[in-house]
Amino acid sequence: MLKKVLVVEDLDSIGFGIAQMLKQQARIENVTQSLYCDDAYLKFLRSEKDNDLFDLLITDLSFKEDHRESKIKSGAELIQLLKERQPELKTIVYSVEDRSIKIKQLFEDKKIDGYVVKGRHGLRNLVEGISEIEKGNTYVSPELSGFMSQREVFEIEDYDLILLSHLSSGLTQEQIAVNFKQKGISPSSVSSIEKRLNRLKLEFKAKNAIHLVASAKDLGLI
Amino acid sequence: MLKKVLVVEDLDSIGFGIAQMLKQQARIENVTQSLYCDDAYLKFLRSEKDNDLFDLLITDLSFKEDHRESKIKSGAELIQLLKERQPELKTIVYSVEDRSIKIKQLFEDKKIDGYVVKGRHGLRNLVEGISEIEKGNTYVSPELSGFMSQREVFEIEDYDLILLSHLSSGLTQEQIAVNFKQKGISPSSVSSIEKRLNRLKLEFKAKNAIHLVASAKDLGLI
DNA sequence: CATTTCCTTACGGGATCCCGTAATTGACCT
DNA sequence: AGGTCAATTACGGGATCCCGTAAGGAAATG
Repeated sequence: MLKKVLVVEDLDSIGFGIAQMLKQQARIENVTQSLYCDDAYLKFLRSEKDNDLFDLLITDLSFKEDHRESKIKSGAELIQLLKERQPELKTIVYSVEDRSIKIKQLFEDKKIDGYVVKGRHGLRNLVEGISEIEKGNTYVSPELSGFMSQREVFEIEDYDLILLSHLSSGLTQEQIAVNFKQKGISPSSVSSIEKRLNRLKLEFKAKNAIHLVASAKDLGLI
Repeated sequence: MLKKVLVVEDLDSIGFGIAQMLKQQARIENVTQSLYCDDAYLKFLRSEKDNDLFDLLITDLSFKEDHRESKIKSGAELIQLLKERQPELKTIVYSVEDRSIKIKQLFEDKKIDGYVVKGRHGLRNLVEGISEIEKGNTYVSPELSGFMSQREVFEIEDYDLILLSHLSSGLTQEQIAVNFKQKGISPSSVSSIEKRLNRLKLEFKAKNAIHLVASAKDLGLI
């Protein structure tokens, strides 16, 4: 039975909605909210000290930067840190991210127990997920459960995103190649970069690089 | 006094959070939620029919597409439609969009009454905004109020916007020149187009055309 | 009318992109 | 070793962009 829950989410409207829903629908009274990952970490440390550990972590992945300087920048990092200290902590990620590659990585690398996509029925799915996890199962939102099993159709990898964002900040393909070599990102030759851009242009039906970057921006990829 | 409120937001966690907050903090009992703009429009028509109009509309700007086909794609369109039928309807936009140009346009073109940025204190600001609007004032989130007053430095003409948007949709300078000649837009030679692009690149400190278009998109110009 | 000034257009050369082909590498299997 | 396959890299030619210079034309000025 999950009794004590930590909710980490920068948009207060969402955090508040989750907390209210947990109390009303999942009969969970003990809900702690954090707007920052760093703050969540402190609250976690406090729970260790008080010997009153959390049963469940619900966290977003990305957090807006603001005036406060933050050490922990993403939900993934937070999960990493907390699981190092309390490996059996149940974890649900609640995010708009819906690329199955990303989500698979979280299950594999971070050993999360559930993934719920923020969407029209995110809250309902979240409640479902909690009850599955109480039974000892894992959970993914229904809109994804189909994709999770099938191997990648066409997925945009981090490599593509880095490439696109370098392009969008004005680097030439030559400069990107140099940059990749420095950072040890492979493939790094101009030729391979061109080839990858071609694939992306095909995929997005873009007429040229400008069009490609513009489309990527419209889609919110970069 | 605002008594009857329509909340339009595709993420149920946010919509639910708003509704709960309105009931608890703003003592507004009559809150209607919609996950789709089309659905919101129907509920609005119903309110006309029942002669029980809404006092306040709170809406997001962007909505995820899903299996349901939708006629109204954005919050801006929804506002347009509702205000045509009920011009005095108070309106607050609640979105992650934080580019002041975009927001100014909403105040000018759509005559909205308030703009609240989804953020760490979005809900708190929303409650503040409602109370300001009840007093007959307009409202913008504090993180933006500084930027809203300052005038845009560099004037960008319609010509530039058309040029940039053609570029962003993948036309070559050659094709744009042809297009301009057809439409009777002057200057229309490739040479002049290049020159104008140079000015823009200087202005935006862009290294090349890709960078320029990406920046323009970031600023919300196109 | 002559001159100046500004705007538009024209042209050319070098950089970069675009796209196809071919060579090189490396992993895996027999 | 040899062979196959996929991924990476290399190269070349044509298109497009980039940037400077200069010619042409219209309006403004004296």
